[in-house]
Amino acid sequence: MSEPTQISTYFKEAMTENRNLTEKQKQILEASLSLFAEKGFANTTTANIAQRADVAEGTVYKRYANKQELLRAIIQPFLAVVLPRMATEFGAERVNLPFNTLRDFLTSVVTDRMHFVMANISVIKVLFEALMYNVELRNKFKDVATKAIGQIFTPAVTRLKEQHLVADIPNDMVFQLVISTFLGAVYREFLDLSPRDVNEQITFIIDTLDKGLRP
Amino acid sequence: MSEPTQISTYFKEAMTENRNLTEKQKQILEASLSLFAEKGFANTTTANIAQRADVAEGTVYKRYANKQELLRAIIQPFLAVVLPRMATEFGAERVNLPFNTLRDFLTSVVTDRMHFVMANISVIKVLFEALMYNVELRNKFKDVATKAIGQIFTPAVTRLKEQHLVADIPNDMVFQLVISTFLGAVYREFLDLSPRDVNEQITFIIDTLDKGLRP
Amino acid sequence: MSEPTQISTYFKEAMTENRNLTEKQKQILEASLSLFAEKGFANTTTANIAQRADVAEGTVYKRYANKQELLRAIIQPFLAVVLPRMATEFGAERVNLPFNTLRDFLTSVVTDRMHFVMANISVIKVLFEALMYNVELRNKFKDVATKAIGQIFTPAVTRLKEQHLVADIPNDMVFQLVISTFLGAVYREFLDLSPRDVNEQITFIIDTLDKGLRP
Amino acid sequence: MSEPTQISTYFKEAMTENRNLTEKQKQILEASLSLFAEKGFANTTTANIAQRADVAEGTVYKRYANKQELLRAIIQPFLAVVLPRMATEFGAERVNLPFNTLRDFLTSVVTDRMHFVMANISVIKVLFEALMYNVELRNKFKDVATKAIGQIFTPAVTRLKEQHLVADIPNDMVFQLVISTFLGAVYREFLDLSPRDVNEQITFIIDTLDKGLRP
DNA sequence: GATGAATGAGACTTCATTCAT
DNA sequence: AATGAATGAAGTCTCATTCAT
Repeated sequence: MSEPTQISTYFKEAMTENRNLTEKQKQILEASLSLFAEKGFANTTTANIAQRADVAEGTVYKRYANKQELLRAIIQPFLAVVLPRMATEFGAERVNLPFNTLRDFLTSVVTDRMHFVMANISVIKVLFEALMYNVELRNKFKDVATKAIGQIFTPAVTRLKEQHLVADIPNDMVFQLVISTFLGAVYREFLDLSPRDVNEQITFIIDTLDKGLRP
Repeated sequence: MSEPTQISTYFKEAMTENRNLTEKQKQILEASLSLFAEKGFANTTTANIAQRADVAEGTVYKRYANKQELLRAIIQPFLAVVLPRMATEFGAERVNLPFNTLRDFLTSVVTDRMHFVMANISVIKVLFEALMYNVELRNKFKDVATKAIGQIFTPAVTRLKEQHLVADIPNDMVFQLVISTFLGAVYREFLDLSPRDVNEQITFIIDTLDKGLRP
Repeated sequence: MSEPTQISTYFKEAMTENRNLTEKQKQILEASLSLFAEKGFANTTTANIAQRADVAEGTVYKRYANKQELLRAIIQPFLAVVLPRMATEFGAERVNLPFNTLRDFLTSVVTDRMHFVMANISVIKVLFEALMYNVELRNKFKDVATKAIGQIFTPAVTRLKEQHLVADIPNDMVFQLVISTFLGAVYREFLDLSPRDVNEQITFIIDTLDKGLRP
Repeated sequence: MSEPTQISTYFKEAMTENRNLTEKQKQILEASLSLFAEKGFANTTTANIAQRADVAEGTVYKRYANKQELLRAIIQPFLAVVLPRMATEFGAERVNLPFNTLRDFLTSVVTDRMHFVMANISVIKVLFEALMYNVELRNKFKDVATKAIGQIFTPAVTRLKEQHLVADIPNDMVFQLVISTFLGAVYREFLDLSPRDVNEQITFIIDTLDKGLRP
């Protein structure tokens, strides 16, 4: 496994490429992202953002009509660019390879995604809070996630089933069961429970999924 | 399995027994709980609460010094009364029974807790939001959870291991792996993904955990 | 002619009767009215209003959702209550009397309305500014005015025509020509041109209209 | 009578001749004029102006130190150039002719000015709003108007009186009574009341003033 | 205890104006 | 001369909290 994929790296790239954002506008986005992650959206004031971005408060509103819009500007590239792109790269590099065993598959997938999740917990928090009380955004996320799963994960699992490497469990349940293990790790990290090295966690998760999903 | 255990039922009972709350104060707590679940703490105004509780705004402040205190009044019985009591009852009724197979154990545990979780998703949301950006509360929760796990779950798993019904996985990881499956179900429900009957989910989860955790 | 009818008197009465406005809310309406008249709506801040009303700024928003709404709260009773009521009283006392000559009619109408207009110039200003760039309000005003004219003015003029005391000019033009004379007086007052006593103006206006409208 | 005299035509000419305005600056003035007329001064932002003028926001400030100055730049040629010039031309062409009857005089004056007013209602709006809450400007306007009246209108009326074609009414009242009829027409147009063709209005106005002002 | 009008601190937002390019 | 991003003062508005009744 190479170094973990930082969402924020993708994020900054997405910013650089995409829109003609001025330097200050980028500072604003980054300041917002970090503050939302630290304190939550509602507990972050535009004054906080302006200060951390080293910018006048009015500048925040030059491009972003309001605070809500600023959140959208952070979430939207996740959904529209970052997540799909990561899914694609992840698919090519980690999933749609010719695996000979379920364990190989799981080793590739779980290792990569676990490190990804761990490296981006604070960003995931922002996304989560945003989804929590916003139906519109939740639906958007659902769309993107469903699409990514359908294109990357499902084909790989289907192939494994054809090779009789995975039990006859519906694809959506296989996905749910795998995702569950990531959520469990996030939960542990989040609550800051008794420490357990990520690589150890990965080993146990792979072991368990390997046995559990086998035919 | 009887009807799912509603946190809110415990909650109301806890209110009734415990403190000498007036009728109005109960209304306030219930209104707060439902509003926080629907809109989130930050998006709920004290005016909202007063209105739904059918009470004057000032009345809210008669017993609860401030909005934060009101949240605490909702969360605290969860942590101090509801969760421990549920753990105990759950332990007595569902876990610390003489299971002959891992599957029997999982059937008991997963079935019960899955229905519990599904029946209380909105309440879990409030707790989650409260924990999200509040270290103090998070630590409190950690304490309670660790204690409950230590008293109920760990002994049961240890016994299963002694019976060679569970693989040699550290207890904390067993717990994590089981909890993960609940989180996966919550995640599915929360995002309102392709519907899959809870009982079906339970079956697949039990199957997978059974195989996965077996020695 | 008795003392001139003050819109603001009607206004205060309307406030007292109508809604259950608290004392402070009345102060807010009165402060707003006077400030809007003095400085215009756009040049009046909510801080100005709060200060003159001797009230906290938040109090302004307790009943009036926003500044625009506050303007509406001032204008609306004019249109819905004050103007119609004045029209009715005016009609009964000044218009729908058995006039034997056009001059009698004009004397009654012009005298009364001229004093009314002069006594309420500042209030008329607010109404005017409000109508100026607000189509919705303008339509509402049109409705009310049209109705009042139809019920009070038109019957009176029709009767005068039947008595052959007024030339064969369409009713709408008769009204326009009479109203014009008030507007001319307002214009003079407003520009603060060479002073000319109101009663003198009234005399010349009556003379001119009498000759001009005669058959 | 030829096509109605458009203030905006005078306005553009005044701009062209007078100052060495660049093309962009003319665009700014025109954009401001149209926006002020549509939405009012206070409701028009410099961003609005820049956009409609197809110019950068900073450009607006190259020649006009501030927004107020921009309004002044629009009003001032009215007062200093447009109105006097119109008065002069109007005087030469329409008033200071050897009229044989009051009706001839009124026909000339009312017809011309009514069409002028109707053709420029939106521009008149801007002037009016500007005068409404600006004492300084109001005084300036008073000066100009008084002068124009004194030089053009008064001599004509005085001559008519000498010919015994006008009743013995003070000149200021004659002017007021004539102006009133224009204001009445503006009022009707502004409120968008029941439509009545301008030429018909003119006929009734002339008839009434003819009879009303006759000795 | 309960009420709900009143408060005011502080958040969000606007926009005329400046200034480096 | 022109640009347009940036500014920040000032305005609008929200809402947790207080308090007289």
